[in-house]
Amino acid sequence: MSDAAPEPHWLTEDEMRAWCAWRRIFPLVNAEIARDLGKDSGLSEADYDVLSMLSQCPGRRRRISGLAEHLLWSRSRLSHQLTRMEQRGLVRREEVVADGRGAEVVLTEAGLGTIGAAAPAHLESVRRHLFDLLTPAQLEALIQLGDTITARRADAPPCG
Amino acid sequence: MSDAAPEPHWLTEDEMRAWCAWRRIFPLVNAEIARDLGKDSGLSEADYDVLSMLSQCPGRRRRISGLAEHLLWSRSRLSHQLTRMEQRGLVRREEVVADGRGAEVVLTEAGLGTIGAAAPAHLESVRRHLFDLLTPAQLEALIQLGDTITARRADAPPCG
DNA sequence: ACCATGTAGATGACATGTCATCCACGTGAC
DNA sequence: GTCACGTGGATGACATGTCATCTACATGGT
Repeated sequence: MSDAAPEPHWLTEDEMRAWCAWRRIFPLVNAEIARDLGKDSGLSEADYDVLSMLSQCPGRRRRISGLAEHLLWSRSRLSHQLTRMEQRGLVRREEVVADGRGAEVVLTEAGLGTIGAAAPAHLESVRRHLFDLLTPAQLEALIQLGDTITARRADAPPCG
Repeated sequence: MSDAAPEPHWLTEDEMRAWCAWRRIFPLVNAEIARDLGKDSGLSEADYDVLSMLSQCPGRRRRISGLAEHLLWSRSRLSHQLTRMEQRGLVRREEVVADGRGAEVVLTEAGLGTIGAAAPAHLESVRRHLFDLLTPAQLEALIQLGDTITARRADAPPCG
């Protein structure tokens, strides 16, 4: 048969390089930061995200599904994660009176202490593996990339 | 005690925004692309990466640890991945005569057909979820970010 | 030849994420 | 009231990744 398949719309040279950058740099940098975090504080990035979010919430508590949305996680993922963190005493679940279905997560004292102790080294690690490498223009470019890509999503939650 | 802990070196406003962008956009875009890929072709991104690499190798075969390095994967991860892919008939392992320890992966005919069938839709998906959103300047910025961040790594393998 | 050490790869236990499903409760039409 | 349906959350089965470990072979010093 005369292979009528249309030639796929290949990537340009630049797009190919950008694609490779995209696929490489995030896992690379994140793996380094995650390794530091685990070594310094015994926390995973997921742990840190949850603790960090909660520590900034009024009352250091939040509705579970609100937290999931904010983190862009599935409810299932968060539920599993909270179960593990609860077993380590970092957070606690509490029922909510207003809505018999709902529940909140609360940061425990231990959890608060943990995130407080972990933050400085983590910040330093983020600087060392990412921001120290970037020029101000590149920092700005990264922000713009973020804005552009999240712009489609009407409900993109704020930073946190 | 008089809390002599030095105030951690917090992120600036811009750095915070850049950090949020960093943490959000990659998982976000990749999840979309991965979902498309799975739906269109029944492949995971890991599957696609391996098939894509192999299809570009001379003889469509490669030493396993060379492939792992190139993908920036651990040998263990690749070994598990190849086991699964071998069970699906996408690749085949072969012993290597020159080195009794080593082994090669070979892309099977089925694997070649699979990657060929998957590529067009995948390319289209990558365009739709990423490149169509970016201006030429942003594309360039992404390339530069990649160069900057991988520059430290002397042995950063080429694109692929 | 012999032994210590290094490299290639496989493997098993375990951590984490996904999906489908389940249960309990809320909400609105009737 | 009650019945259908939506929502919040938990859970179990399963896919994938990590680390530690194991085997087999290679290599270099003696």
